[in-house]
Amino acid sequence: MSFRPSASSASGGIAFAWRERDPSAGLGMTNKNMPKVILDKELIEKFLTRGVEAVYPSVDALREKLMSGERLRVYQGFDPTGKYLHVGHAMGIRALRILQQLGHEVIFLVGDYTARVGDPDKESVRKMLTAKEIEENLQGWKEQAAQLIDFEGDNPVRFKRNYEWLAQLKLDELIKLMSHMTVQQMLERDMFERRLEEGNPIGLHEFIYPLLQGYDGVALDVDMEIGGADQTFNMLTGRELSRVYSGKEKFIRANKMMDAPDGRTMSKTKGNGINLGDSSEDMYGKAMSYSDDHIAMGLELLTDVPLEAIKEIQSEISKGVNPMNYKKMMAFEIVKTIRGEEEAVKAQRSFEATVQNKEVPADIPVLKIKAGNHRLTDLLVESGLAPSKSEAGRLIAGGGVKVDGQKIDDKDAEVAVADKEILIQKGKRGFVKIRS
RNA sequence: GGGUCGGUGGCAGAGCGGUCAAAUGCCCAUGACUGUAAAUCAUGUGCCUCACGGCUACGAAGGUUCGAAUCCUUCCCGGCCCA
Repeated sequence: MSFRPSASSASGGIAFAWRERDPSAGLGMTNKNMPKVILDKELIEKFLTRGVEAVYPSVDALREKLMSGERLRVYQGFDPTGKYLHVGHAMGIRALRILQQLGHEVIFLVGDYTARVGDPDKESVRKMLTAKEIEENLQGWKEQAAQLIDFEGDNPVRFKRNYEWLAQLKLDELIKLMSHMTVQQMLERDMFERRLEEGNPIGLHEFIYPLLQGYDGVALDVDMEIGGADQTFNMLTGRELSRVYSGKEKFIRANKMMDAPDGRTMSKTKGNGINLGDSSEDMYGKAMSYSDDHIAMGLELLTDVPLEAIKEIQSEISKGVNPMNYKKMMAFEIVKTIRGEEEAVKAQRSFEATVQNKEVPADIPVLKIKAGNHRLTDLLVESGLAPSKSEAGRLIAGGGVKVDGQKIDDKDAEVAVADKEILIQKGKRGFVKIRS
């Protein structure tokens, strides 16, 4: 039995204030020039398998749906809890790209409202973000995503925010929504279980998060949701809601999770990922700092290198071949997927020059400073290489600072600034040029 | 509502009147070794000062004391138990 909200049920039942309208209406499209769905078996198989952790209800069911010729509406949600999208998100976005190519209707959903609530975290209650912080984080997101999907053209991806409907959610609607989930179901979520065991608090609002996310799917009336495997619980909750409210079998594609270079989970909040807003050189460098055992993972999840080739690489490495060149290949391919081949070549060259041959990089920011003698600690702080003078002093004393290639270990050292560039280097990667 | 335990640096977590800018671990930074790897080892890790030293900081505000993260009062927040 499915519950279908409608305006006429206002007397007793609960009607949702917000329903996705016919998308073609707003975009001035008619059904005639609606993009045609393409049945490209190879692409579809790729979508169904590469980087996929799980598909609900099943891979076979989804394959059948994709081969049916029906135009599906698909979305992935991203909460603006950090300034940058990272390559982990890119996995989902690239999956969306495939669907866009296949002619399906794709929605890039920003969870600007859900970000306020905060998706529950393993450790503790997430801090609730303010509208202002969210807006700041959101700057540049569309641009970052546009590297991978097309927000224009014949079959544009639509960029939406869930504030649009969640802010209008009435209390009676919310109560109705909550009635579809039991406390026991919520507690099954292992992060809650863990917090209970450890005696850490669980906020009641955190229970609502999965429902709000699920409601996105109802409001957008989607056929499929894509998300990281960590979103499985939320997505399945949404699947249940879609069934109850719209009688729809929402499909779910849960992506495998890519570790961050530091070996932890990649996270917007921690900022430890390869960000889509990074320079190509940075992307390459961060990719190179992955440990060797991440090479296969990175190649599979973040690039288009054929799986057979990856297998071969793995066996080469296990035979004792130096993994460095394979890691460089991975780094190259990652940059290429996001920025294109030209940028990848550039990034690789720069890596080889700066890091492997220890040359000074070509592009170094130049800081203008008044001519005269300056303390080195001050210069380090002003150039942003050190956060405070105390820290700058420690860096110098620790032998981490070079001026024009000369190591300086006197923290009281002064540098004469004139209209000639002076190179200051902090550690291996921090460079700045100073002149008057 | 009652009882009880607790709130310490980016995180975890010691300290329970002076020797506390606060043990230890993690994270992070720099150095060594390297493949900018990883692992390991070393050093550092509040801010300001050339320095003596100063300033801010142990949930918040007051108080006791020569002296408080440590004791007292009130308040705020959380866990657990009871109603």
